[in-house]
Parts: sequence; C-alpha cells; structure tokens
Amino acid sequence: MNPQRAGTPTLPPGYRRLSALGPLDAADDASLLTAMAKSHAVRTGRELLVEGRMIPEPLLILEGWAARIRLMDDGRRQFMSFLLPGDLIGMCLHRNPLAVSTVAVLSDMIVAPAPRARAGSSLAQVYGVSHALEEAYLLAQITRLGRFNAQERMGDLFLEFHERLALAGLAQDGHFYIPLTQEMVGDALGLTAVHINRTLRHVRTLGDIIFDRGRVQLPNVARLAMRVGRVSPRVTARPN
Amino acid sequence: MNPQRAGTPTLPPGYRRLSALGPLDAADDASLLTAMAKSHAVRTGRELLVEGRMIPEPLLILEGWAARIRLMDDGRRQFMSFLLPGDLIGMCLHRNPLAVSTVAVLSDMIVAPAPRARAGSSLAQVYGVSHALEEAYLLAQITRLGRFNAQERMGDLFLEFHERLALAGLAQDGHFYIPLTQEMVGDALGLTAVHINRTLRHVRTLGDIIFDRGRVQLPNVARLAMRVGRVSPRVTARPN
DNA sequence: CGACGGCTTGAGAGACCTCAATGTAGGTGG
DNA sequence: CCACCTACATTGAGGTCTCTCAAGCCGTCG
Repeated sequence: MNPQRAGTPTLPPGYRRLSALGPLDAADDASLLTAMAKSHAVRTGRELLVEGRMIPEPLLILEGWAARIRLMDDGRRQFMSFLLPGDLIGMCLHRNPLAVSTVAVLSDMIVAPAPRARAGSSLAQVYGVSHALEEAYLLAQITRLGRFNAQERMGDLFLEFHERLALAGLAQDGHFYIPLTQEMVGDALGLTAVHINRTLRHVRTLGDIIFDRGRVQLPNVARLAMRVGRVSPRVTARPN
Repeated sequence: MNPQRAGTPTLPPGYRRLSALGPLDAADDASLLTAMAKSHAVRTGRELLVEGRMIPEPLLILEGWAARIRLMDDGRRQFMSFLLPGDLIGMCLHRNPLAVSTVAVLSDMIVAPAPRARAGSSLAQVYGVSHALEEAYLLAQITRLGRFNAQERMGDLFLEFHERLALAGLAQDGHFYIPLTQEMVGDALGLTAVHINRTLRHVRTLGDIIFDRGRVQLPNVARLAMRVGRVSPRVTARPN
C-alpha cells in the first residue's frame, strides 16, 4: 500500500500500520522517520509501564507485541488489551499522568519515541484515529468477556488479531503469527489454559481456527466472522 | 469543596464532579457556567449516541445516568460502562468520528454542550483527567468480567459507583441511589438477572451490600474493598 | 379490578474449573 | 549422541458456578 522509498531499508510493520490509518503530510512523515531512527530494542518479559507509576516518554511500536495486564495478589491474571506494531504506548492528555495498567512485553520489540503532534496536524489526526481504535478494542474485549462463550471469545479475538495484523502487513490469507501460549490466550479470554486447549480442539474440528505453537490459520475468515457475529470497528465516517 | 456563588442556584452534581478533578481558572470556569446555561433535559430511554453513526456535539452530564451498551442480534446485551454526572459524552480527538458504542439514557438527564478547551488550558487538563479515569473504569470492567466471580463483580462495581458518586456529592456514608434494575446490573456484570438476585441475597446476609429498588447501602466500605481487593484508580501523580 | 414490570425462588442442566497425570518439543550439559 | 530439564500442551474425572426454564409474588398504574 505504501510505496517504499528508494534507498531506505524495508519500512517496519509499525510504520505501515500507522500510515494506513490516514494520510501523513511530508512534514509529519519526516518527523516519523526521524523518530524511527532513534528506535531501540526491548526484550521479552520487560515492562514498559507499571500500573500506578509515572508514564515516561510515549512510544510507538515498530515491531513486536506487548499487552496491558493486571495481576491480582492471589495469582489471577487478566490481559486487558494487546499492543501491536503501529500502536502507541503511554500517550496521555494530561500532566503528571500515572499508568492505569502495566504494559508487559510479549515478544522482542523495536520501539521508537512517538513524535509529538501539533494540534490539527495530520499526525494528530492519525493519533486520534489510533486512539479511537484502541478504545474500540477495549469495548470489544468487554463484550467478549461479558456475553460470549469460550468458542465465540476465541473466534472474535483471533479475528481481531487478523484484522489488526493485516493493517501492519503481518497477515496474509488468514495466516499469521501470535507470540502467545495457550495460557496467555486464557488470560486474555478469562478462561483457564485447560479450557482453551479443549476449545482449540473443538474449533479445529469445525475448521474455524488452527493454532499451533504461535501459528494461526483461519481457513475461512468470512465464515468465522459470520459465526461469531463479529463486526469490525469503524471510527471515522470516511474510510481512510 | 467549591464555595457556592451568591445569587446562583445550587450547582449541579456534574459541575461538582468536574471541578473536583482539578482547578479551573476563572476563564474556564466562566465558559463552563455559560455552557451550563444552555443545558437541556433528556428523557430516560433515549439514545445520545448510536454505534456507527456520526457523533454530534460533545456533551457534559450535569445530572442523571447514561450507559455505553452493546446489543447482539440474539438479544444479549452488555453494558460496557456507565456515564455519571460530570462525565463527558462524545469527546473525540479526530475528525468525522463515528460512535464506537451506543449511549443509552438510564434516568432523566440534564446535559450541557461541553465547552471547547484550548490546548494547555485548565479545562483541557480536567478533560484529560476525566478521560484517563474513563479509561481506567473500562479496564476495571475488563478485570471484573474476566477474573472475578459474581460476588466480587458486584462488590467491585458498587464500590466504583460509590467512589464516582461521592466525587459528585451524590453519596454519603456508603449510601446512594442507582437507576438500575437487577436485570441491568446483570447486563453490566455479564450475569443473568436470576443470578444477580441470588448474589444480592448472599451479600446482604454478609452485611456487605443492601440493594433495594435503586437504593444502595454499603455498611462497611473499607471492609468490602478489602474483601474484593479493590484499588481505586489514580491517574495523576499529585492528588488534585 | 386486571395488567404489567420487576423481584423471588426452585429444580435441573450445562459450561467451565480444579486437580492431577501424561506427553512432547526444544535446550543444555555431559 | 544421549540424558536430563523445562515449558508448554494434552487428556481424564469430578466438582462448582452460573444458566435456563418455570412458577409465584409484589407493587404500581391504568
């Protein structure tokens, strides 16, 4: 979708996804590329934000996955949302902000400082769209947990992954990779790892989802979407 | 907390709550009062936003309750969050925004057009804090649905109500009013009305929660918070 | 008075959980 | 190359939480 500049190395998935959200003018595109030059790696298992602590510099994900998680003292764990390439971490509208959730790194990442957007700029517009999408995904997670059964939850979540990864160029033909164990899927869906395993077997026999050691295949995306009644979130009146 | 101006009628709960989030300078306070003069009533059952439709003028709730809800074609319903006096409806950071959820009016409301905040103003700061709190409540809802049992969900939700209503001056001594039926509480907590009823009986015998036709009493807020392990969300480093 | 919405209660069913054992792939050290 | 370890996946048996269906009750309103 975005023609690659001559002489530049391959653009990272995070850039692809962000620029897929809306047109960036030359100045904003330049500041994005400048920020990307200052990118750095973060290793699996680290924490980018800690609940209740000050939020450092906002970040843009270029590669890799993170998740907003909550831990309870008895060991229960809940994944509240996933942060994928192109997503922003720690963008905040007020001063002295505290993180409302911990952000844990799920796979080796490359992140860049998120360039500041001037009010009304094309970058500000893209940030706004990204932010609205993030909220839509939170709402989707709430309905999943509140009113879906195990099978529907899994189908809906994997469809969301497919949709989001496709925007970053990381999914083709219903085929993609997620850095999650069955236990982690359970922590996202409010289910136990054991029940995830049984549900996976079930949806595999249905031909809906094949999940093996991180590799996901959705043989028939449209049929699965129909089956779980999923509607993709739209946040702008005119498609970008 | 906010001394009442001589000659003005009683300030509405929405104003109290909003100004409790942070100091407003004279100019912003004035624009808020101006906006409040243009307030109007909205009746129970109406819809302020419809999922997938354009968002009209942003609103500030002065009195009454609304909820962000999602309906499924088979009749299942999920309340994703509640909007109380002082909350904002339809504030958005990008152009041509579409509503990501329907907003239904739960009790007769009084709403005012939300005054525009200039970047960096005291009002913008308060809006930012309000927005961060709203996100924190969404995250709390996710953990409730994902990892809490019926009793914990109910305790946690009612503690959230208590906390939020207290900011608007609408709760005293663990005693307040919510415009919800048992069925609606069920739709918020991802449970059936029948199970809500049984859970209510249980927590009443424990002395944790008494809920009768909208009136809620929490005889021992601290003990209940301990019992469900609730921590109140904090979104700014220095308390306002 | 009847009708209605909401609340209450019972009995049985189903979805999901817990506990526990076994299997499997990959990594490390001898 | 094999032995071992670890993390993850798989499977079984039994238990619990919550749901479904259904009936009865209560207060309000016409």
